[in-house]
Amino acid sequence: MSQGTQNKGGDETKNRILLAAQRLFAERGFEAVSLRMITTEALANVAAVNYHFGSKEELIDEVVVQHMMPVMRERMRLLDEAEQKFQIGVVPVEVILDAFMRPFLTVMQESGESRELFCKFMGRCMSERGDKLPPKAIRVAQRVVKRITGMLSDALPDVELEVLSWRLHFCFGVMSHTLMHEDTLKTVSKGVSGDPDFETTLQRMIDYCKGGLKAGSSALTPNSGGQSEFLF
Amino acid sequence: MSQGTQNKGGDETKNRILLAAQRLFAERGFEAVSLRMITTEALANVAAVNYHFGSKEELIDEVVVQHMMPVMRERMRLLDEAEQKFQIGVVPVEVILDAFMRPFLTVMQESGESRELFCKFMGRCMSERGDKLPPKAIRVAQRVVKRITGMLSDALPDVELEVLSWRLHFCFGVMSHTLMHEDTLKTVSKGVSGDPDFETTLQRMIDYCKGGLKAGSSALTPNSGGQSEFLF
DNA sequence: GAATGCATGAAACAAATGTTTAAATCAAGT
DNA sequence: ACTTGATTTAAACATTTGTTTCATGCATTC
Repeated sequence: MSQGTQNKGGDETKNRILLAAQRLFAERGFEAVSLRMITTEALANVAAVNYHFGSKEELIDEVVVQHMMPVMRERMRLLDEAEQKFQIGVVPVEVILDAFMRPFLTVMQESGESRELFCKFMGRCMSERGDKLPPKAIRVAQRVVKRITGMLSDALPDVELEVLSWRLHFCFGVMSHTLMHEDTLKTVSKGVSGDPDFETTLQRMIDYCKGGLKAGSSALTPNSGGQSEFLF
Repeated sequence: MSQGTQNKGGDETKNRILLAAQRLFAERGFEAVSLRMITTEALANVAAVNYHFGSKEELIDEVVVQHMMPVMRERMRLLDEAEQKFQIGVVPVEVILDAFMRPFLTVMQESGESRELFCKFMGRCMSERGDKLPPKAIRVAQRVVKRITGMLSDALPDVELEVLSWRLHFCFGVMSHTLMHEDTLKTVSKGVSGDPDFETTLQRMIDYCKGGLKAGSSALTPNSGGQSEFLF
């Protein structure tokens, strides 16, 4: 009774719409894609979107959640793993950052989707949807951010909490920008190895962010710390 | 004859449209703002946009160029200043970064526009318009990026050129994300000083990016270097 | 095999988009 | 005073937007 009892065959159309939507959102952005583009690409009727999802906005929410939740879960899993491994002493910064960033790679590989599309989509989730995420996703994201902030704070006791919050935010910026423009960025590399895989990109981001997080601050009026509103 | 001979009074309407457009673009993004919103806010007729600018796209270009060029010029000026000051020896990383980022602050103050609006607008220029800038702006931006890459390369001879290009790109990400979300970020600071001014934010970005640029890289397959396509 | 109920389809909806037209307005030049 | 030519205006343009309606299809259940 849950669903699919009286179904022509699973959620065939629904899934085709979700897939086409993700493809198009990645390429052109959420606002720029019309329902007609989506349904044409999905070989479905325009009304199908409102039937299955209620509205365009709800469709967007569902696509976003569908791709964001696995990333969040994987982050939590890796953070668990890290804390277990480093029960004695603190978890190193690069391990935390890895747990924060690698899930994009992992989930991408599992989903079997094209790397460029997946990256662009995730980048857009962060840059175009960062504020208006569905409540469910917001709560999960907040838990992750809170946890990462705490662990970073342990790993970097010398960095004030407020400064740390800002720096974590800068890490978001690095990730968001890199995901969005990974395709353009790859043209930077015309060397022997040709196309640096995402593992390389990942490592470069981690190196950079680690350096940024640990950086000495050129003394300025300090404030008491707070919790960032940003969630990715 | 150039323009304004037979003008009701300068480019009054044109300027009102430019101003309203910038305000709205900053708040809601380029795609989401309609010509009607702009002309309503500017107390002008819808046709005035196409009359003065040709099309919406050309209006966007003009607003972007109008705000971007002063930033580029100021960057060049500060880089000149830095090179003069450090004729003996290399220009330190933080000075280069300062020349790269401070112009946003400077131009903002000169323009007298609200900080939040100016930041958001600049952020959107980078995140939503990074690729489709008008050719004129592209050329100028390329010169700036090339120059900064060169100077950073001198200041950081240990960092491979390709890695450096990626890291400079990460700096773009930090800037873009911070500008876009400066208002949300400020809520992080609930300390005594209340609202950290942009000078503080600037210093935090510089510290972070400096740390990132200088970071040691955890050995990975190296490639030969290239030139980033990104311009801001 | 008729009835039930979910899923699809074609068509129409009002509203909003960027752009164009052609008449009106206005300041300056002769 | 009349012409000139740039500017502004209201109205209409054709498209496109998200959404809704209602008839149809089809599988399952009684």
